[in-house]
Amino acid sequence: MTITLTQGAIENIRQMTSNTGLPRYRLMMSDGQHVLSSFLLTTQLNHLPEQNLLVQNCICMLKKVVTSTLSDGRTAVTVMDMDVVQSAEETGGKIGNPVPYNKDGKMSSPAKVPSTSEPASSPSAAAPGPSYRSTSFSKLGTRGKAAERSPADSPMKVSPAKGTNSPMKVSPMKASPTSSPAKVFPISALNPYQSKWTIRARVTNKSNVRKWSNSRGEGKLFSFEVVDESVSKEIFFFFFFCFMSAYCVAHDCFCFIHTMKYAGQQGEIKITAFNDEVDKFFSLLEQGKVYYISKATLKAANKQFNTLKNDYEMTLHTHSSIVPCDDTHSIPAMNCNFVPIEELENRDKDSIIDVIGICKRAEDVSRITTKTNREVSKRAVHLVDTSGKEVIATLWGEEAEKFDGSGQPVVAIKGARLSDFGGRSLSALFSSTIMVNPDIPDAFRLRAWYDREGYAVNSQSLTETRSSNSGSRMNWKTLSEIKNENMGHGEKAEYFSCLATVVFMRKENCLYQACPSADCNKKVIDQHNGLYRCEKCNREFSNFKYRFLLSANLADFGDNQWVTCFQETAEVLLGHSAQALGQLRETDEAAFEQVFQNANFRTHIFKNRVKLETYHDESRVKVTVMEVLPVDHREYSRRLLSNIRRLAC
DNA sequence: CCCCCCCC
Repeated sequence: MTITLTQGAIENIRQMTSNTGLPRYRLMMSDGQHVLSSFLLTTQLNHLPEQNLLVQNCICMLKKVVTSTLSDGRTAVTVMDMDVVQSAEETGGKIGNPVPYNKDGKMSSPAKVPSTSEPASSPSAAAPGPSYRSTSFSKLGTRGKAAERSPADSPMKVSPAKGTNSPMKVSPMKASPTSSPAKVFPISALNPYQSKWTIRARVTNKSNVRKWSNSRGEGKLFSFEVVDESVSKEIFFFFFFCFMSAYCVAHDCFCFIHTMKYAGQQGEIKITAFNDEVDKFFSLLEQGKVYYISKATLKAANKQFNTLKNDYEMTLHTHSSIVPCDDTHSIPAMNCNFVPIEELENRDKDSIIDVIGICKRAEDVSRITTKTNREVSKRAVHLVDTSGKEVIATLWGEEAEKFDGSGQPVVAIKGARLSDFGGRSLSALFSSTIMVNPDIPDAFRLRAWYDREGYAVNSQSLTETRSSNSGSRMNWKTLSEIKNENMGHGEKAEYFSCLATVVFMRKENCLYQACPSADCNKKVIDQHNGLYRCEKCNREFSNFKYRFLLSANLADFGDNQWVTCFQETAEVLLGHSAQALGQLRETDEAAFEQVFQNANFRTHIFKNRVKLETYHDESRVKVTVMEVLPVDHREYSRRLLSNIRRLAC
């Protein structure tokens, strides 16, 4: 295998000691033209030199690096991730005759080296030369381009070789006289290994001040979230490698500005202030405003409580700085990714989503007591969107109290939690941001739709409530749960709903001859003289009416259950009236059979009553079908999945 | 350094 270098072959490795007590390895790396000694290996990669994988003259691919400017102005490159792509033996010694890279050694040709004032609209547009265009991130290291150039082509004016026999004696890099102490960084580039940064970001959500008290102490805190126009780390590193790899590693802050302009993606991060910082910053920060923020501590985000798209979160400390910024036009308002209401049917329970809709109806605020005996206000709002679907979202506390639903405003909720209560519903969290009539295109579109036609749409709610479901809430059960939970064994009958398939019907006794009087359905006794006697009415009739009493066996994926269907429910299952089917039985046996064939293996939603009944010392659970409802495939899949998940737990 | 996210 022939390898051309971008970076880099190891020229030299030196062990130092980090303040954690672990050895810290410093590498001198060469791209064949230049050497730079200030590569530091993150301690997580210590196994590489310690297992003699990373040795002098091996060739590496740097996959993740962080540069920082030291107090003396030098630039250090911390290697976070690297692969050794070729051993020292295979390489067989030093490649080329590299000279120390010196930052003061003139970053020449502005046409070749990206300047921070030029926007880069696409990777190729910003690429320093044609030879870079096809370079992809994954191929770098084995197929890099920089080392293919002869020194004469080099865009840099190289300072005369010196000290190449003694690789550690690289001339120190001095701080550029024009460099500011900290440049504006995109949020996506922040990490715990960099401390000299400033972000410029908009506050999208700000909590109240909260007090805590636990075994570790007590105090107060608040947190807020900010958004900026950032790029993903992948894009950042792609640029880093494309432009900077071989020759301008030491050029501080390199391509952040380019990558920002290129990608235009948003970055977000959660920031927490404790105690003194609460006093210092709480009143300064206003939701929606933009600030310069610097000198805060980065730490790994606790994903349990932080749903933002960032691996890190921030804590303010004594030296943290927050300064309002008036130049806000480039900072996005909010990082929302609205999910159409219709789409909520297909999302997982407990997922955190952003939603926008017209508040068709806002219920009154009410006070409830939680399981932990706290009192809290709540208010349900009914949101609809152009999909014609509706969902109920619950607002809590102050948000519930101050909410004004008059005039059917557009309501956007960033970071609501999807619940399966009533099918699908939403609940605002402490971390949710609720916006009424936000100044965004989605809101204008919805307003226009609703005022023109949406108001007349009979929206279908994804949330079943008592009011939307004629007084009986769906108490979903699987058939095995009916047995396992001993449903109906108590004093009172219990009710449940299930999704099940008819697998058998007893056609023999499905019809009975009932009293023909209007409100009496009592079975009559055939006197075999053309007359039928009703014991209840104490009368004989010359006729009777057919009524259903159908025994059916229902099955779902886990169990089956015998149920009884009376008149109306059996008519739905069989698709015929009792009278019609009774006549059919008398006139056309084959057609009668066919009715059962057609009705078998059909899936419905069954709403049932269950009660333990005792006859002659023998008890058995009797399930009576109260209502048969049609089921669409989406509903079917959703119930099936949620049942499977529940059983899997 | 917190971490409450609720109710039917």
